[in-house]
Amino acid sequence: MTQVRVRFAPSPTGFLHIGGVRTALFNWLFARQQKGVFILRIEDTDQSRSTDESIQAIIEGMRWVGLDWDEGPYRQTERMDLYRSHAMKLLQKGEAYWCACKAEELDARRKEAEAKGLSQKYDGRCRDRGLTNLAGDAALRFKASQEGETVVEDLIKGKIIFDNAVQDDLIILRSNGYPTYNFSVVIDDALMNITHVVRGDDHLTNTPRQIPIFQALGFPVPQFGHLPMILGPDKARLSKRHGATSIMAYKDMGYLPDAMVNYLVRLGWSHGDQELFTRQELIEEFSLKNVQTSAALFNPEKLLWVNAEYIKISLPAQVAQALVPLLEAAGLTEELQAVSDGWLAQLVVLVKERAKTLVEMVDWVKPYFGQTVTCDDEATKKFLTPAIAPILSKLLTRFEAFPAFSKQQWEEAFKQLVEEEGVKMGQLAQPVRVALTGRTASPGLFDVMEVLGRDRTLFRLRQGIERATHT
RNA sequence: GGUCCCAUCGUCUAGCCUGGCCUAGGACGGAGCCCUCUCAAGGCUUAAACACGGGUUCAAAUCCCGUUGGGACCA
Repeated sequence: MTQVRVRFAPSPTGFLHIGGVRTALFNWLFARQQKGVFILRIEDTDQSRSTDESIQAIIEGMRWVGLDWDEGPYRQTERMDLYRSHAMKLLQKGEAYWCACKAEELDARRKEAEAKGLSQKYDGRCRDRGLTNLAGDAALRFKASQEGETVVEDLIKGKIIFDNAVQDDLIILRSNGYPTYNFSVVIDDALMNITHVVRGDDHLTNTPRQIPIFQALGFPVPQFGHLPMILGPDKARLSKRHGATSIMAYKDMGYLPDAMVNYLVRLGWSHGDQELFTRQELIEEFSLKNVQTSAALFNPEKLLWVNAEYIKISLPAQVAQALVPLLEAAGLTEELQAVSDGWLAQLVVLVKERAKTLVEMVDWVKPYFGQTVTCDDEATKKFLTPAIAPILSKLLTRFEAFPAFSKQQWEEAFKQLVEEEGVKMGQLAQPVRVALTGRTASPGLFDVMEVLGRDRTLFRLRQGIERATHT
């Protein structure tokens, strides 16, 4: 059994796209499961659109989602000699020919054919002319067989039959000497010994163009698997106008990389009714056979749910770690110096089932830094009233009597006071909540007190009483 | 225009290959109830789909043909 070798081959023409990540992920999972090799190849032959920043963005994105590669990144621009030499080999074998037709001529002839209702493919004018490229401005075309059919046993879609008679004589080297996409891909896949080409649906019709080139060069033909596309909510191909499509944008929006992977893998793949998978489970259970044949719509709401689940099930210390850069970005660098990792993790536990993203979590967590807290005006007006001030004072006195904080003791004392005063729990809890957190919504009151500690709890309570008296 | 792909709740999907267990299951989102110091989380309940038309068969979401509708590629 030969070792599985797969690749992810993005073009560096922008950031790393969500759809690209999923393609990479499926390849990666397949490789890891088969104990194969996962290769990263940068298809940068289109020099007008390729940039080094994009290559960096791809690498950064891949690292963030934890898709590590075993070989590469290879760059096609460093392999130009290979494409040219193999093109010459085809020429020598009579499998390719120089074509001197100019773009304008081709255009005109195509339009003419269209008007007559004929096929619009290349008319084969130079096919048997035996031209040389002395002027250096001819393009090299592959002589595609016009007989029989090309059969693709697609790993995902099943058997697909293409009639060779409709295949065009593809240009493989442009007149400027650059290889075309379909040609460089074949040469790379062949030379890198790729065993399984797993790529997007959009390449399906490229497959019967590529297979004959493998064959003409005497290379073994890899197996193919075509993944369904990811569409935007309007069923159009996922693009900028659907909002964020860059993988790193999701990092900035507070998504966890494992959540992204889990969401993306379920877009087009399933394993019974299971929704959440560990990486290990994915590697074990992944199968191209269970990949969907139809396109999927990207659904931000489900992604949000998956992320919320990951925030809940991840180790608090890990979530805390991922949260730190966002806290710093929110201007809490100084406050962070004063707290321990353990305390931060404790804080995460308090808010982890309230925040669906790390960005939301930053907001939840803000009130627990610093000595004082800024109070929401409306909350103050509504709950920190003169009427409640006396009861708050009594509560403060009772709390002060305790030399240390104890959740059970303080809660008991609180409830006792509520009973004595004949008020409802909420009537006292809300004012205290506003005093301690500045807001009307927070985790459980006594959890809040615990994370604040005795001194800050008492301090903020006094401040609250102050505010209540002066409203 | 040519070639190819696709079609189960609004969305992701199970089931389809190997027809009967499907009065079509799960999840997100929606609605309602419960829990409750607030907000969440959680629990329970609920609405919601086999694109359409033929055929094959005792029986079709499942097999075959067609139609329609989406999409991709080439140009």
